[in-house]
Amino acid sequence: MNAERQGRATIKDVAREAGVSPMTVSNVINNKTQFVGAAARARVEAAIQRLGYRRQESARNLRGAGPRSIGMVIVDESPAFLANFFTAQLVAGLANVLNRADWTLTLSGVHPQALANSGLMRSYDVGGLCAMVSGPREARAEVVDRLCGLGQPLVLFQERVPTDGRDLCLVRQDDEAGGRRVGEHLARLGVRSVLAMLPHQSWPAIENRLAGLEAGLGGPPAGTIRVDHDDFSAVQEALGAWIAAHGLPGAVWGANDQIASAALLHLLDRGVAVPDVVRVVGFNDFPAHRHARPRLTTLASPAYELGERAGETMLKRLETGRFEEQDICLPVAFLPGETG
Amino acid sequence: MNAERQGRATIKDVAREAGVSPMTVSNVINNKTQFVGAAARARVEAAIQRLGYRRQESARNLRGAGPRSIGMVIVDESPAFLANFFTAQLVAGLANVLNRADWTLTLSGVHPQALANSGLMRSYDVGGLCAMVSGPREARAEVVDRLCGLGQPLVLFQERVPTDGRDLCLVRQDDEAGGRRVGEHLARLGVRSVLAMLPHQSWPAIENRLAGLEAGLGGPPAGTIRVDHDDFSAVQEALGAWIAAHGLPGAVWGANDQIASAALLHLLDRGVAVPDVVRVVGFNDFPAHRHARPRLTTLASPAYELGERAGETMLKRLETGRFEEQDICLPVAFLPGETG
DNA sequence: CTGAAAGCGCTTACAG
DNA sequence: CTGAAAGCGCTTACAG
Repeated sequence: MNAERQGRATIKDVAREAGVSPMTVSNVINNKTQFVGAAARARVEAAIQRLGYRRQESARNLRGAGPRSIGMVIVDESPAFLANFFTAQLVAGLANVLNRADWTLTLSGVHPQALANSGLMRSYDVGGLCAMVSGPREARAEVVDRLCGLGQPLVLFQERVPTDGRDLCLVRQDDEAGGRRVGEHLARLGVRSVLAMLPHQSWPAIENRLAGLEAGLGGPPAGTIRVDHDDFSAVQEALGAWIAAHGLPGAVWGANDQIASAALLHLLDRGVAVPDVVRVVGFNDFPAHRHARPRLTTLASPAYELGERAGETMLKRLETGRFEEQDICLPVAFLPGETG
Repeated sequence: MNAERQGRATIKDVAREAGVSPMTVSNVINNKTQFVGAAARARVEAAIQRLGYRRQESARNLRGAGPRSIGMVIVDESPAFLANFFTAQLVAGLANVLNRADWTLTLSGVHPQALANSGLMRSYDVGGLCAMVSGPREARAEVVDRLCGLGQPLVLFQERVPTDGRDLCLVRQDDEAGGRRVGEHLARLGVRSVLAMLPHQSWPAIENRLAGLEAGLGGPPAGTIRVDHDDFSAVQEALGAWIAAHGLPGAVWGANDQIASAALLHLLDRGVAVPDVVRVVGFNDFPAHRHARPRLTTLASPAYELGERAGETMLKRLETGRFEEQDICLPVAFLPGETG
């Protein structure tokens, strides 16, 4: 028994202090006003103040309706699992919705290979789980199966997997429509050859953006290269190599703004006129890139809203016993800039 | 009783399945190998697998040593409380250290005015609390007092408050030394007039950076202006106005890289030679800014490490009953770029 | 409107 | 090495 718990007031202490039974205290803190007289209520509230009482959630959860916390697990190779602005916004939106409803968010980042032995697999401390999984398709599928196997309500961000008969909801942005928007935009401007630059890591969102681009262009892009999007100069070298082999494209599309920014600066460094000679378009607006000049033409991601929607749908699922919708898809907005 | 709990296997189910007593199951999952024979252990582990058993943390916490979760509360005006890269890195570092030790992170962002009525104040579900508080000095002091009043171990990020006799530990980076480094650097280069651009929101870290700058310069800067660091063009207008009134400074120092980047682009837009005519230096390296050209001269923040240190010191505190150190201060590194 | 009893799923403390 | 009993702090279900 450590010092903290020693000193902590319980419902019994409050009851004694207020001269009522523990049940009355419970009724007060649960706002069951119909069961408590005004006088008793006032005395209980005063006693709570005096003793600095805070309800112990563990005890409440044990007898009550289970843990009032939602887990958010980010499965990522990198320990800096919030370095991505998209993820950070999404987590904030989720946390805020939960907190507003008096729920809690349990956040963890886990390496794909560490998931099997993580605490999440061995212990049960949340009422539902949200997950954002990166990595190649097969690894992701394994992670998803493992999470489904937990037998808890699951919200998957930016994924497209079968939901039939599973206690599962997908929450994602419409990456395909966004890609199509880019393709149509470039096609309308008469751009003939488009170079698509994608991150090496295969992500469903990226594949969807590319599929949309092809649909919008009315055919595959002139070139598709994969780059390490975290390595600024690697992106530039890859672009340089492609241009050396194929000449300047009519447009470069970066599957995210990190790539597009790197490509843009590379073109400017070579003295290429943007957008007159080569257009540059990105994806997933990032405030830091918004400040660069010239302003990147890109698409705005509803990342924060994705988190909010996930929280709302999860809380409703916990209330009603099933997900009403199983595929929630939010639009992305075209953000015209000076580069495309 | 909802569907989830209905189906959930308990220690009793596992015991029955394995043909042992619940205590033996408890001993197995707690790795008390000295109390369990190899055969019993194997049968228990098999039963756990078969039933998909996961320990219920609420029950463990209730009888055991209390909740194995640490709260991280970010007190911020903005709902997008992880939009700041510094904060996001810090949270990731904290979460990883805790998870590695089989602890959990409970994350919340709360508006300063909403703290008093937040769930955190009414219920007890973490063993200790970490907090990052923004806002003006008086508001912050009130928040800190409130958090201290909870009677739980507290780690405060980027704060400098008295720790005497309080169950409190400060974890921060050496902003003053960083500021001094900038000042000395500019003084050594013979820069006469320095314009310091600070965010409107008063933050102890910012004040410390400014104090350090003055120490390094050997006197106050030629000018000090406050700007809304989230508003890119407001930063530029403020700089333009200052220059209109006072002429070009020898250097602009931005108290963070957001400000410095905006200032840099403003100067380049006016055709001012950087660093030949005006030098520009930032603070708190941000990967997105690292990609801009010319590369900003700035200081690298150990944000991720701050989170790690906080986690380590908190876990030790929970073990030993007191904080060994109460002021942990990590160095910032000078990152020479092309602008200063 | 108020309260005494039972129980949630574990762990602690102790007996064999 | 294994197990039966008691208890953590609440809430549920019921009696008055």
